[in-house]
Amino acid sequence: MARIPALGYALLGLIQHKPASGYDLRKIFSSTSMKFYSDSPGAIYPALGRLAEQRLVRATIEESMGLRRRRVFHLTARGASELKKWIMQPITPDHLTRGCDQIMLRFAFSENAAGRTASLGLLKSFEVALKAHVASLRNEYQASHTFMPTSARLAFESGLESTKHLLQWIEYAIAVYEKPARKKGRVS
Amino acid sequence: MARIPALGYALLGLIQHKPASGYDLRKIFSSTSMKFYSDSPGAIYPALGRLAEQRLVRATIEESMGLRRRRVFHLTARGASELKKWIMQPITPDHLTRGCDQIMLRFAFSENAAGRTASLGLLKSFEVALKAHVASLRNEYQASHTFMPTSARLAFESGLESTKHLLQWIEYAIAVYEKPARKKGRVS
DNA sequence: TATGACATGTAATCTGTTACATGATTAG
DNA sequence: CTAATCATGTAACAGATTACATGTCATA
Repeated sequence: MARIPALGYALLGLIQHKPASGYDLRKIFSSTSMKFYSDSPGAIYPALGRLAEQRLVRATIEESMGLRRRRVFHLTARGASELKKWIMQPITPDHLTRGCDQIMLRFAFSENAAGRTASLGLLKSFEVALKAHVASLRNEYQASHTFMPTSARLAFESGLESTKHLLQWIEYAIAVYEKPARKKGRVS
Repeated sequence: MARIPALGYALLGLIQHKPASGYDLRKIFSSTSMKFYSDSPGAIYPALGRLAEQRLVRATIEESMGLRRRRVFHLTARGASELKKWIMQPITPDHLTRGCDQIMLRFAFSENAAGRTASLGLLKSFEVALKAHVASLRNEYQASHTFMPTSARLAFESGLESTKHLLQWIEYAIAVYEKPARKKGRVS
């Protein structure tokens, strides 16, 4: 039903975290580590418009102080449900091919948008998919590493290593979620 | 002078490695770990056309066997020079914000397209830029980690860790390039 | 004779980039 | 008075996605 590009989900996730204006969202993209999304008004305002057309967000106008009007967007029930659907999709090999940034974003939003159980489920699904991916990378490496120039081989090794490290991080993150809630810094 | 999108450089690098047809290039994108580039004909053929218009590649038609004609592209001198220019650009903080994939691709191509010295220079430039980036990530983490939901915090930690691991890989890669050439498997 | 691999392309559509335009308020 | 920050938008353009169209050859 709803087709939403990557930027749309990033916006939905941020708006779910806290209602925000286009300007607020631009600031987030330009000033935090979410810089891989464009902070240009030509990307954000049309994207918000599309989300509003699809009834995934709704704007409330703030005329409050003398400043120019702000349109503050908040999620609708439909928006929350689409966001949750996106986050909870099981991870297929296909999701891995274009990098893990989207998956990490889904995970980052998961706890607020879908709850701890969903976060844990996402991690487990991620782990399964990544293990298969590492195996296929290893195969490809075995098959081709002797024919590659040094720089290409090193670059490949970097990809393989970083995937293995990511797998370690997943195990750690799963452990965090599987331990019953416990206050930070507490001595057991 | 020449404005070339990311896909264009990927094509240039692959063609430099070995002259190839659009079909060959599609197969590389669909069957190797370079899957983050689209293998769709609607992306590749127009992109090759643009490169040809800019005189960065030239096609030679192969009618050889009874099969449908193949247009095999090879780099022109201009193409080789643009590729080299792209690879040797010093890495700015700006290059880091949208992920390291482009930089890794530049590095992978660097040895063939620009020589070992360029590969080493690229690594050093990458190292400087990444160190600054790690520092700014750490600052952001310090400033915000206590206010984040667990999943967001874990995702942030993953990004920070992976950047630190990348830095370790760079040190290793620099060591490989700084050691005088030596045959693989040789005992010192 | 039908399917699948080889091989190249186009058209409609969507999205993002770049650059411009507007307008209010605050700080120097 | 000027620049910076807050705040929203549009228009032209380039590029990617998706789906379709075409055609050859080998093999089952």
